[in-house]
Amino acid sequence: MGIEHKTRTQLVAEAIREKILSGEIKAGDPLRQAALAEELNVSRIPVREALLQLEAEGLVNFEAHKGATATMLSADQIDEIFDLRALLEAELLRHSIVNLTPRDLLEAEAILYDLEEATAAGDTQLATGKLNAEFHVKLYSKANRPQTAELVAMYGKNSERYVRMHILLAGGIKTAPEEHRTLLEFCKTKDVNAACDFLKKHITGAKDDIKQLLVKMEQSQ
Amino acid sequence: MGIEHKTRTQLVAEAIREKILSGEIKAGDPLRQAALAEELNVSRIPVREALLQLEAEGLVNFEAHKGATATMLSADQIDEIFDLRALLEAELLRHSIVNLTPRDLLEAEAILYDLEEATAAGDTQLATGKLNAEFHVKLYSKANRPQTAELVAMYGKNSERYVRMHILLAGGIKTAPEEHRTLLEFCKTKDVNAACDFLKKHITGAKDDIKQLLVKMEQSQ
DNA sequence: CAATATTAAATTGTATACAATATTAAATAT
DNA sequence: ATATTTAATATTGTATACAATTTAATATTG
Repeated sequence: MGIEHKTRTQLVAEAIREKILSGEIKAGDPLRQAALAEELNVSRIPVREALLQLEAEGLVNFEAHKGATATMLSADQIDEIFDLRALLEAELLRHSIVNLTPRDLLEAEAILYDLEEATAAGDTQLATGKLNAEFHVKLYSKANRPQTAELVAMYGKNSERYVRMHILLAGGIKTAPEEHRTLLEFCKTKDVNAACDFLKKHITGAKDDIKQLLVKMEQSQ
Repeated sequence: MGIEHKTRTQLVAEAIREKILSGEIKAGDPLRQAALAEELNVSRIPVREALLQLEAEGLVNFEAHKGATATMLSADQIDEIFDLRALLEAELLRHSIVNLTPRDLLEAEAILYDLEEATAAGDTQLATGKLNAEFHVKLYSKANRPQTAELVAMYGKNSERYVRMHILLAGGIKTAPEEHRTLLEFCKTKDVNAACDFLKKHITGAKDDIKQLLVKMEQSQ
C-alpha cells in the first residue's frame, strides 16, 4: 500500500487550525486568502477549501465577499457549547459504559496515571490536554455512536483553545484529577446514572471555571 | 440597500441539496463535478465548494481523489440521528418552554391548525413536512440556544428525505397530529418535564415507524 | 485461464488569470 | 469642516488550464 497522500487542502486546514487553536491567530482576526496562500506556498484554491472546512468545524466564519475570520466566541456561546458537550458526552458514556470491558477500564486507568504524572510534573502544555481528551475518549469508546462521537470531537476542538488558555493562565482545573478518579469508579461499578450525572457536573464545572477567566479577561481589556 | 447577491457556490449547494432531499439523487450515487458543473452552467470550482458545504451538512461524503457521493444512511445511522434529534430538541424545548408567551403558543396553535387542514386535505407533499417543522421550530423559538438550534436544523435536513419518503409511501405518521396537540398542552401548562419526555417519545416513535419502512425496503431490493 | 503489469481514460486536485464585489482614498459639493 | 460622490485599491469569487491520482481497459506472463 502506498503512502497516504494528503491533499494541499488538508495540509492547509491543519496548519490554519493549529494557528487558531494555539492562539497565534486570535478570535476575530481576518484570514486573508492571498496571505495564507503565499505563506503556505499554495494557491488560493486549497486555502478557500480549507477555510470552508474550518467553518464547518466552527473555528472560522466565512461570509460571502467579506472573507473569513477566526470565530469569536462570546461567553454565552461558550456556555452553550459546554452545555452541549455535557449533554452529548453523557449520552455517549451512557451507551458506552455497559460495554466497557475490564481491559478498557485498565487502559483508562493507565491514561489517568500518565495524566496525573504530567500534571505533577508541572506540564501546563499540550500533554495534559491531550491525555485528558484521551481519557474521556477511552470511556466513550464502546458507545457505538459514531455521529455523536464526531459531534463531541468537533465541540472538543472548538473549546480546546479556551481550555488551553485556561491551563496557561490559571494552571488548569484544580479539581479535575480527583474528579476523573471518581468518574472511573462509577464506570467500574457500572453505575450508569451516577457516572453520567457526575460527568455532566465535571464538564459544566470546567465551563464555570473557564467562563470566570474569560469574563475577567474581557473586563481587563 | 442592494439586492442580496448569492454566490454561484450557494446556488449550486441549494440545487444539489434539493436533488438529494427530493430523491432525484439517491443515497450512494456519485456526484461528478464536471457533470454537475455543466448541468448548472458553472465551473467546477463552485461545485467543489458546494460539495464541501453539503459534506458539512451530512448530505454528502467527500473522499480525496475519489469524489463525492450522496450519503447512504444505514438503519443504525438513522437510529442514531433520530436519537440525537430527540436529545437535542428536548434540550431546546426545555430552555424555550418557560419563555414561551401566550402569543407564541397561539401562533403554534395556528400552525397546527394549518397542518391539520393540510393533512385532512390529503396533502402528502411538501406542505405537511414544512408545517410540521414550523410547529416544532416555533416551540423552540425562545430557547436562546443558537448553536443547538443550528444542530437541530442540520439533523432535521438530514432526516428530511426519509420523512418525505415515509409520507410518500406510508402516508406519514398516523399518530402525529394528536401527539402535537398533547405536546402543545404540556407547553401551555408549562409542564417542562412532561413536555420534554413526550417530545422525546414523539421523535423516537417517528423513528421506529420510518425504520420499519426502511427495513422493508432493504429486504424487497 | 487467472493473475499481474502496463497503458489509456476518466476524474479529481490545484495553479493561474480574470471578473465581481467590497473597502479605502480622493474629490466634490454643501 | 462635514457629508456625499467618485475613483482607486484590495479582496473575494469563478473560469480556464494543467497536474496528480484513480479507475478502467488492455496487454503480458506464468
